[in-house]
Order: sequence, then C-alpha cells, then structure tokens
Amino acid sequence: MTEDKKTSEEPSRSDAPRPARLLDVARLAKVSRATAARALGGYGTVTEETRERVSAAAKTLNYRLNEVARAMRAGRTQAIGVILADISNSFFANAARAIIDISTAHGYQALILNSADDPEREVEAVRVLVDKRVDGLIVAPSSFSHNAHLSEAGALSGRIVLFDRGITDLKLSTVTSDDRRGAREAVSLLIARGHRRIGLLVSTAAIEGHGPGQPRQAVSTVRDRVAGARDALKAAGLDLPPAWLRYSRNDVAVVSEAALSILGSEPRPTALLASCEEMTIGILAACRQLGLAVGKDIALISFDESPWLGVLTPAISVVRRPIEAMVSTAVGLLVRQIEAWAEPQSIALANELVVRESVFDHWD
Amino acid sequence: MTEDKKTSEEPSRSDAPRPARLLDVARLAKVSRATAARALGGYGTVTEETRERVSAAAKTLNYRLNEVARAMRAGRTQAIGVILADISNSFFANAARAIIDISTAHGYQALILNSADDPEREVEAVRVLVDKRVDGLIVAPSSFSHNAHLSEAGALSGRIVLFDRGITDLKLSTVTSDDRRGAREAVSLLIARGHRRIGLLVSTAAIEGHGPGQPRQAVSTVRDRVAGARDALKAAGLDLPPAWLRYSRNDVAVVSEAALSILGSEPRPTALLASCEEMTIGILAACRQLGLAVGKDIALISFDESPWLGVLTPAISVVRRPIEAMVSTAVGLLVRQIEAWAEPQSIALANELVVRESVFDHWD
DNA sequence: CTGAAAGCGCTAACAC
DNA sequence: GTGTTAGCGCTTTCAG
Repeated sequence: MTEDKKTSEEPSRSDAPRPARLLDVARLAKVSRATAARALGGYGTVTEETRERVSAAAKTLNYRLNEVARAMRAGRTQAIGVILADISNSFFANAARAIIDISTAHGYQALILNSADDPEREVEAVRVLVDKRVDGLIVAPSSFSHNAHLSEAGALSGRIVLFDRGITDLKLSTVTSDDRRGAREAVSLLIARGHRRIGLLVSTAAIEGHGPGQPRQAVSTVRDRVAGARDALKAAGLDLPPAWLRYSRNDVAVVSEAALSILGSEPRPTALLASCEEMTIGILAACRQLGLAVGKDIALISFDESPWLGVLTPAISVVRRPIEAMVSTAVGLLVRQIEAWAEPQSIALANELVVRESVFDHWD
Repeated sequence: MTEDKKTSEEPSRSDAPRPARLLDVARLAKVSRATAARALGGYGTVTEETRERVSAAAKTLNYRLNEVARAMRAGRTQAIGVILADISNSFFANAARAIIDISTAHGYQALILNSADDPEREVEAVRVLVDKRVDGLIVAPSSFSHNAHLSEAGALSGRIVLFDRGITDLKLSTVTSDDRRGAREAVSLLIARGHRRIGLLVSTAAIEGHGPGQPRQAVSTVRDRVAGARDALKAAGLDLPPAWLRYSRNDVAVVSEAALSILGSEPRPTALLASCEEMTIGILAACRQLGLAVGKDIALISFDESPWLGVLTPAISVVRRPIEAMVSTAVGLLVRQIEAWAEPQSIALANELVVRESVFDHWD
C-alpha cells in the first residue's frame, strides 16, 4: 500500500483545499489506486465490500474525477469544437443555442468560437480547437474558397462537419438547408400572386457596404438563394435588373441604405425577398422611412423564422429554415464519425414556406 | 539524447497520423525535450542556432502544443464555465454570444451550458464544469434559494461570478442591471403621460402556466422589476389589482394567454410593462387577436432591446439593458479573481429608458 | 480479487 | 546552454 510518496501538506494560497485525487480516496479506503479506479469506474472485478468502502471514502473526500487527466490518458476530450461564421447574425445565434443543448445531450461539450466571417480568424479558431484536442469540428465556413485549413486539419481528418454552408471541392460532411429551392419557391409564389417586379436583398460579409454584383467570396447560401430566385424569375420570363438586387453587409445602417436604394429605384419592385432576419429589419426600416406599407405597397418574404415575425401587422411570410434539425443532423453525423468511423455525407434539409399577410396579390 | 523508448510505428486505424509530440520535435532537432520546450516556449536560455533548429523541426512535423497536457501540468485550463438559466430566452442568447467573443478576447475559452431554469440541471452543470477543471464560473442562477452547490463549489471558491441574477445571502461577485430602477422609471413615465391603469406581464420559470401571485422561487430580476413598478405606482397613489399582474412561464402559448387575460380584464389597463422580449411578443399577439392597437389603445414598454422593436409601427419603447457591458464586466471580474485573487464585488449597471412611439398620452 | 508500475505529453527544478 | 528526471491524475496491462 505504500506506493507513491505522500503529498506535501502545505496549504495552498487559496482558502479552498485542492480537490481530492484518486490516490486520496485509495488511501482512505486502504486500497490501491487501481482498485479504487475499478470500484469507482464500475469495471473490472471488486468485492462488494471494497466497492462500498471506496465509495464511502470518495463521498467523504468529496472526490470528483479529474476530466483533464482522463482526457489526457484517453486521448479523447468529449468535446467538439464549433466555429460559427457570424454569431451576431440571428441564424447563428439560434444555431449556437441548439448546439449547446444538442451536443450536451450527446455527451459532448461544445466549444464555440466565432470567426466573425473573417477567414483569418477562422484559421486561428481551427488551430485553437485542434490544440485543445477536440474530438471533432463543426464549421460554418466564412469563405467559399479560402479553406486549406479545413482539408489539412491534420488529426481531425474525417471528423469535420460543415454547417450551413457547403464547399463543393472538399469531401467533408455537410449539412445545409435547400436554399436554392427555398428561394425558388418563395419567388414563384410572388410571381403566382401577380408580382412582376421582384427585388432581392442579400446579406454577405464578402462585401464592403452594398452593391449589385455578387462578391467572389460569397458563400454557398448566398449563391444558392440568388440562383434560386433567378431560377423562378427565368421560368416566368422575368428580369432581375441590378437596381433591384442588393448584396449588403450585415450591418443595420448599411442594410437600411441598401433597402432604401432598392425601394428608391424607378420603377420600384412590388415585392422583395430578404435573405435573413436582419435584411428584413432593414427593409422595414426603409419602408417606414419612405412611408410604404408592407403587405400593401410591398410584398415581403424573409428567410429565417423568428417569433416576432408572426405577430406583426401584417405578419411577415418566411422561408423557415429547420435550424434545430440542421444542428441535430450535424451533431449526429459528427458523433457518428467520431465514434464509428462513419463516412462523410452531405445532407440538405428542406425548408418550409410559411405564407403570411406580407404577401398579397398584385395584378397590374 | 537517448531518453525514452521509441514509440511504436503501427499506423493508427485512421488515415491521419497521430499528431507530433514535443518528443518528436526534440528528436528531429537532436536536442532534449527540455531544450525543445524552452526553444518553443521562448523562456529559459537557448542558443539562437538551436532555437532555429527546433523551430524548423516543429514546422516540419507540423507540431502543435497539446493543450490538454499543458492544462494537466499547469493545473489551469484557460477555460471558464458558463451556466445560463434559459438560453431559449433572447436575453441569454444575446449574452451567450457576447460571452463567446469577450472571453475569447481575454484568452479564455467559454464552456457554455444551459440549465433551462431547472435547479437540478444547474447543479449537474456545475459538477460537469468543475470536473472539467474550468478556471472559473459564470452562473445565471435558476433559483433564488436553491443554491448550496454554489457556495460549496469546492475548488472554485472565489472564482464564481453571478450573472444577471443576484443571491443576497451568498457573498459572490454579482453583475446585474439595476432593474428595480429600470422598472420604476418605465412606470413613472407611463404615469407622467397620464396612464392610471398599468399592467405587468412578467416572465418566470418558477410557475406553471400563469397567475397573479409571485412564485416563491422567483429570481431577483423578477422580484426587482415588480418591486420597481410598485414603487412608482405607490408614489403616485395608484393600485395594482391582481387582474393586471401576470407572472407567466416563458412559452409562446402561455404568454399569449396571460396577455389576453390581462387585456381581457374590466376595466382594462391602458398601459403595459413587459419583462422581456418574449412577453412583448405575447402582448402583440394578444393585441392582434383583440383588435387593439399598440401605441393607441395600449401603451407598451418592454425590457430588453432588440433590433426589430425599433422598426415596428409603432416602434416599441424599451428599458435597454446593457448586455455587452454586463458580460464584459462579469468576465473581467472573473478573470481578475482568477488571476489576481481579487475580492468578490457586486455591480449593478444602469439601464437606459428608450422612449418610442408605443408610449402615448392618456388623459381621462 | 487486488497491487505495482508504466505512461499519456508536458514543464520545471536541478544537475552538469 | 543543455540534459535528466520527477511528476500532474488517471487508466490499464501484467503479476501475484
């Protein structure tokens, strides 16, 4: 029993006694560390009597397993790293809360970092999380092309899931929503209701201010939504003049300006598609300023559901993205890849078009 | 140089080679681990030449420090645990994103957990985070009284900061906003504008459904806001009949019902104070249903700012709580307690009353 | 059924 | 200036 030398008794500077270790429990129970570990861990074979003695000792000393040591020993941290593109965007904020709950339910701790849509910060975030030895990574990439750090993320190969935004030339698991289709259906509805002049306000970090041209770095969600809208317009033989299309940085002031610019064009669109909650807010602000009534002068459909949208007068129609399901799928996929060496796969979940009062008939 | 036995060369099942260790770097650079550590860590003394050799070796092997091992050795994880009372509440969702950014800026990783306002889950969350050996804890407690786990959080004593909600009989650092005053000012404004019948809709997890009686477990924010409102009413000699006061669970359906119940009372209040964004949404839903116009039939002030509130017609007035500053203060305080053994202190930050169109004059 | 001992990857006190 | 060595707290052969 006289293994290990006894620890120094000098009190730490803090008034709190350092937590008990397994060794302390073993000593008190008069067994070896191995036995104590077996008793507490519920594996191996221990007499019922010793088990109880050890449990009692553990309780007495208020013993708690040191997860850092366990992680070190096991080579697994039971943590997944999460890098969100822009946590100030409500979509990612909502994703964050779902991730916290769902990864906890899977027995993993989520370490969430924000890249603020800056590729440099994203690279750094990957580094930090890899250094922390997370067991896997969920990334909403900030750039379509700048992604070497993902393919080469060394030890994590095969344990990365792309979230919300796809990168076609990387064979990584990817969970998205089918936004091309979502946008197509939304615009098709507007067309079916008689609208002929339809504008688009699209959020992207890949631009300074706002403008009509698609930025090179635009991520897949941006591309898909615009493509989907164009699909629908084209099918109806309609045009999308630059004046009615605005890519905008996701910043209140800029968005309002972008919205004003679309709504100030001549002729003005009778309907708008907004790519996220923040774009909708900008449009509402612009309408207020111009004295235009949504649901009367301007039809509006927004991406992303939010509780307040349904209680406005008029209530705002949305393309509801299945955030919970997306997160749940992403975490599930990742956990399977971590624990069962599963193959990467890509999944695009369906959106739901929720029609409310902001869409009205408009026949010239 | 021939310390340690060489590691087995068997390839791991994964195609990814296990990451290089300090020992590998040392070998390649033909120095000892200690020297390699010194060279890489930039402490101690090493020749410029060896330093470069080691750096080169590290780069070649793509060496990254194992933070788990470092944490184990150092006894510090550079992580802070965060337990939020209800992350589905927009206030805490906003706090979460601020915490992620701000703790990163302080060089700490935030481990965020959600107690869903359940004391049991909160106790469990503390346990999990203590086991992970976080360096400190930020907690938005779910209960006013059920808090033994906080006072006795063993090794963490002196490194806990209460966030948003205070617990008077625990001498822990606490960061709150001055909600009693916030509510008082809001109600005073309504009174000054001529309102005499003022209702309150207050969110609390400590109740099933909704009702007029304050739950025992109600946390400090709930108590303070109601107390502040009562202060103002009392000063004006006004009454708060039970029919105009509703404590409600933070659930869309329940909130709407609670709002309907207040607005359905006879006589009906001419003004309402809502304790958070979700309460405001419930009130808007109820008003829609009853055909009442906010800003005309019903004056409204809400706690918590949110971008959409300002673009409604009418724009909603709010008691703006300084979320960023609160988080920043809490993290700063905690870091100081971790790194400099600072004393606990309590700070209540001022709210700002933002008056918008939802408040109107009402003289009988 | 239980104990001794090795070692996860790192750092730091102590030699040389 | 550089190397040796002893752990941090845990798990897990391998003996007994």
